[in-house]
Amino acid sequence: MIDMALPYHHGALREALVQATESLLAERGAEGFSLREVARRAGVSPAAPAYHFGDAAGLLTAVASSGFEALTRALEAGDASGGGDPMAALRGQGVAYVQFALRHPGRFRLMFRQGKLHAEATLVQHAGAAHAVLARGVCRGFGLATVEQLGEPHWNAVAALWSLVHGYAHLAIAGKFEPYAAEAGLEAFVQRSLGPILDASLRGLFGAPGAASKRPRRRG
Amino acid sequence: MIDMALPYHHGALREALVQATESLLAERGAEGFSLREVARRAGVSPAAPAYHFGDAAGLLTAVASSGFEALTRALEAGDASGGGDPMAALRGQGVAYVQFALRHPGRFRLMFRQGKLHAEATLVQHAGAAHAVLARGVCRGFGLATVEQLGEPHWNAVAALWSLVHGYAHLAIAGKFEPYAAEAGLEAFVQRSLGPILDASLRGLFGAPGAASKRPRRRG
DNA sequence: TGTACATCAGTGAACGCGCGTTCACTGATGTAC
DNA sequence: TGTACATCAGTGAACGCGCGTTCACTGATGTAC
Repeated sequence: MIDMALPYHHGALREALVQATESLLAERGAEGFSLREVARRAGVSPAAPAYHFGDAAGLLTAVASSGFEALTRALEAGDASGGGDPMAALRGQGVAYVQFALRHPGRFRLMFRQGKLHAEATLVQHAGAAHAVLARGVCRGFGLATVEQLGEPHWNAVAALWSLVHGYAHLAIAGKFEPYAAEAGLEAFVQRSLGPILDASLRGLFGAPGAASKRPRRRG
Repeated sequence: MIDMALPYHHGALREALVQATESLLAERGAEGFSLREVARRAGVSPAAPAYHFGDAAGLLTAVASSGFEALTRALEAGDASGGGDPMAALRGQGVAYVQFALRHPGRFRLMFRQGKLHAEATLVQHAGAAHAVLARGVCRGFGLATVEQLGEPHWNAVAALWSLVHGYAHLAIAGKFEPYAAEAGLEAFVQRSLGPILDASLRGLFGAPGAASKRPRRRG
């Protein structure tokens, strides 16, 4: 029996609201978000989100949290693309980080906008997981076995690499690199510049001049 | 003659509104900004800002614009602190950039939130001036005389340094470095880590191992 | 030095808007017997 | 297999709010003669 009317029970509204939020963030950024607009896009009453998420911050927190999960997977894939070479693995992570930000700019920004999120345990945990992927990569870069062996200079390297890709991503999203890439476009600029930049940074941080001297991979 | 009543004419309302906006941004960030709150803080009617700035974006643009002017001055001072050594000068710029962001987090974020600003000529110009200070520093780092001589690898170095300090500043403001600095506090972490990080990056970018090997300065 | 008038720099009340959240409710689904 | 009942998953109207902007206005200041 075919029922053309919308069913009273959506079935997977929670997931649909998260999706609608992500598409809204993609279109209008974190500033353009509103609970009512998300409900509208999901074809549901403005009160519905409250049932699943409590309030607006609850929904945003869920989205940010799943964003960190996705980022963690992307970083792991980037790391694996290094094929066992620690420097290539770190380069792969860096490329993956920037790509994630460029593909999901709204979500990426949201993930670092602490004021709009609840400090939930799962959010902290998923953010920590992403960070741990980088920390392990730096570990291997220094030839250390476990993260517990990381000392101050190693944490500086973590902070440096994170800062580099985070800043690069932010500036790229904000359009600040467009003057550099006027003719070829932003994507082409990123493709050409990110690899060499990461390699130079890795060289400076890990000191081994040969370690990162392999030809940088370029990934789409 | 002493008149206790507020004068009808403020006298320097334009400047006062900019000041009020900056203090509001400092307290609540760019999210917490509203035209009415700024007017309230300046002790003036909600319609007053429109006279000087047209609309909310106009006021924010003026604040961002003056922010870039202040950043330019800070970068120039940081550059001069290098005492003629190109690598020390670039390090000084980097430290100045991060310090500016840490001291004026709300304003700093606003300056890169293109969606809330008018694309006025003066804003573009002041932002360009700040960028030019860095470009000149990189110029000197490569031993080039003029910015016109900068080619792709040099612009990559500009992008890399900018990304590094921009990301570092953002992450520090967002509290992401606090785990690294649990006992000593964020300021102490920045003081200890930023210099070495900048030096490592400069080493990687400019290749000359001795060039940035001077003991990093630490500035309050 | 005085006066008329234009311009400047604000006032304050009002507008319509979209927002997040609440509330009593209801339709659908699952479960116990 | 049927029935009673609890629970789940939403509805939709209403609330009060702060917001940006407008408008006709007015008080202060500057200028011409």
